Amino acid sequence: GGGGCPLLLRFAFPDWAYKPESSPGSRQIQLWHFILELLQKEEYQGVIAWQGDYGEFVIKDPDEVARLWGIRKCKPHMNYDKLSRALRYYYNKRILHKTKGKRFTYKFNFSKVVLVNYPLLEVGSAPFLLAPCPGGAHGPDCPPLTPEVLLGGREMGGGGG
DNA sequence: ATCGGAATTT
DNA sequence: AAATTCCGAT
Repeated sequence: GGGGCPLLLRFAFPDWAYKPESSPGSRQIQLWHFILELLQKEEYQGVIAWQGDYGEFVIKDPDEVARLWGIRKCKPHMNYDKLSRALRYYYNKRILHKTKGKRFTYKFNFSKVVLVNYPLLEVGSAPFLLAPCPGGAHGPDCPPLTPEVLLGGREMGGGGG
């Protein structure tokens, strides 16, 4: 099954990043997942990279990031104006905020350094993959890599509450 | 460049 | 619900 969109990209990311598009309340990969994917890969250092404070990153080539995002979502008319609008929707969700005074610079609201030794992730240049798990990547104290863990126990989808 | 409302799409 | 499209204001 599945739509006919891009099959070119399969990153080492866990299942929650790829919920089936047809299931209720689910969608394709979210923009902030995609941003993390790019940040994780050294080949995109010239396009987007960690820079400055912890969790802070700069979009060095806005047009290129928008182009890549457009490819992923099959939106050939994607541009930075539209991509950045989607990023701004993350402000109220507390996923991102803008670093004021720094051009094209945003910051993830990571609450803690909790991402550790995850077997599916290339550690690479990500500054939040630092603390080792007490019992190793599969130990009892090593949290699973979920959006809640990533952003600090926040519920990502609405629902009752 | 950055922001955020509004309508629309998915 | 998340994103896309469009756009006036700062």
